[in-house]
Amino acid sequence: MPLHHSRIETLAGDQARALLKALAEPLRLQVIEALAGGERCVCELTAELNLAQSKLSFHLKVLKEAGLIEGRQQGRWMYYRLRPEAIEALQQWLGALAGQCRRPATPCC
Amino acid sequence: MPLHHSRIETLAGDQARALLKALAEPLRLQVIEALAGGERCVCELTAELNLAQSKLSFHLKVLKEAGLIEGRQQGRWMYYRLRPEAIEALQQWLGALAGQCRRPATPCC
DNA sequence: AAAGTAGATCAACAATCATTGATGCATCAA
DNA sequence: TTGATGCATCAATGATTGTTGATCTACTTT
Repeated sequence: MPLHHSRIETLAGDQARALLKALAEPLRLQVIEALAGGERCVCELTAELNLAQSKLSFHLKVLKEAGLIEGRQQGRWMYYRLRPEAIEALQQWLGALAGQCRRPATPCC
Repeated sequence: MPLHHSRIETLAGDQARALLKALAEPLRLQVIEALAGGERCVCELTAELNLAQSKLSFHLKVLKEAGLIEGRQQGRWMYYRLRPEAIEALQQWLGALAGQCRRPATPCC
């Protein structure tokens, strides 16, 4: 089941990892931060981040496949925006991690 | 300023990226998930995840340097636990991302 | 229809990152 | 003090990932 159709509660480890991996790259993170301010068209992003076109296109694809962004075509231009559901799902998944972790170890071996 | 000393509110993009990158690796994520249940000693982790010792050690180091886990030595053994502050900081940073992103694009070009 | 533009895709290359097996260091037991 | 154990570190190798420049497709303008 692709992330696009999953409910927030059901985010699995593998899906979380895909999101983390997509975010954990400097350029992609810049793109995400740019999109955090609202939808942008590719030509704006290219100019703003001073990127080679194919480079940006590559990273947008990675982000899209991870479910972090989505695009819409308008005439000759592509606009991309964040998918806040994805980010919220990840946030929630992180929350579940931090819950139990203060339990002390049982002495091993 | 290392993450260990920063307050939650001041998590910068670069610090967030370091956390994301450390989490975005299958084995490290398994380790994190194991530690989410509480502190564990290395020998337990090795057995549980069925890993070569040097491999686990390598990934523990990455996680520690990112500030996601911390270890304590007890006699001959090392115990590791999650640092929930790091996870909460990341959670919060994600929250800031999702806030504004629904603003529509101003038509470009 | 022709030429121009935005963006996606591809193949070759470069760089980053994980794995492996060996070695080193500290602690503990005898 | 000697031998054994737990873990960290290192150098060499292998696997993934990002970059670059070229090409392709689709849309738009004239």
